[in-house]
Amino acid sequence: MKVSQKGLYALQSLMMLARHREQGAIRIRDIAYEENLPEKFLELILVELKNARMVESARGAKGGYQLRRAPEDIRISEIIRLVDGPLAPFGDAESLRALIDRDVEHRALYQLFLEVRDAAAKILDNTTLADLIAGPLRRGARIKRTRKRSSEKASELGVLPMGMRGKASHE
Amino acid sequence: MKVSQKGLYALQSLMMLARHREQGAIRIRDIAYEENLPEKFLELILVELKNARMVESARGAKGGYQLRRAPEDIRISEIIRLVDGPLAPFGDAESLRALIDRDVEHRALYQLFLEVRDAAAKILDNTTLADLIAGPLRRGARIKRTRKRSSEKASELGVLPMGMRGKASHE
DNA sequence: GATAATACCTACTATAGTAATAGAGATTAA
DNA sequence: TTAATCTCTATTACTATAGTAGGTATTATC
Repeated sequence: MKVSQKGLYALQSLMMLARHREQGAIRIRDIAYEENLPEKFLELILVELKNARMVESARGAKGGYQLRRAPEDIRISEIIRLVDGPLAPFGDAESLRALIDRDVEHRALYQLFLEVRDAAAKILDNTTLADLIAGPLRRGARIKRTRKRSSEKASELGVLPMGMRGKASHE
Repeated sequence: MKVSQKGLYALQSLMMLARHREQGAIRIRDIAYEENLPEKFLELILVELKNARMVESARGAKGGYQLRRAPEDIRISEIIRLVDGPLAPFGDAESLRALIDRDVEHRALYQLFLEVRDAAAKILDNTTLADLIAGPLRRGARIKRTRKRSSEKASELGVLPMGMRGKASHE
């Protein structure tokens, strides 16, 4: 796995959106300014994140971007896979498993690659956007909290899709 | 970290040289044939490995390549760093540590990257060429053996630089 | 309904990295 | 001397990376 500059920008933008979650839609320009990112490049990244249904956008005046899910439910592994591809250092988990089965000569090598992938996946699957924007915590504590709370928290916060803002409240 | 095709070829070549260690210098053509690698591309890779003092070459007829160190002493991390750069998913360990100190806003993110790097380094530092060419072992066993024997084994085998083959024996 | 603010879309550029291939030159064992 | 090697320099084709530019569509607000 290699995280590109673009991947870094995606992660930083999403962290920013997570921090400003209560403020509704945030303009591209504000994200770019606060995170110090090239605005036009960021545009392309946000479209990609939108197509992957990780954020949603509002067009026109007062438009902008916001997260579609609670930060507790967005794993860092998901973001990296989306922007920069598989976590494995070579190929992806599936093809590595196939090679381990078929290529007897190099089995040990591919197994090693898979070990590295699994180690990365373990860390990145168990860390969410919420973990990254929280204050500093001991590593053990962070991972434990994610595992415990990641699924259950979203339902507690009354998170609604953007189209329902305002409308749902008076129906 | 990303292992390129070139990195894979390097690893496969070195595993092959490790397997044929007792046979002295091996021709590029034979490595390419046995490992099914593009010969001219392999040439360039071997020069790189030679410049890094990981293998040594003999020119002219009966020439070829061989390892300069015992397979027990060649860590996979070293090979990957050589050919494909740092193990970290973004930047390198040093610059990540610097960012963790300086960039307060993104500290948690860089710390995460460093965790991933450390996990990969732990695996790849503790696996050697010897481990990869040995028969299948349980993972725990492999790592334990490497840790125990990596340094002490080289001195037991009478490993001599290539220039000394034959000569030293009758001096 | 006009206007300004915003996201959206298409195209383009520049640079570097990847994965080779080609061929002539230098060195050495036999 | 010669054949077998490694060595060196160039070149090619393709893809990825990291942006920039500018017009188009949509929407809140007045």
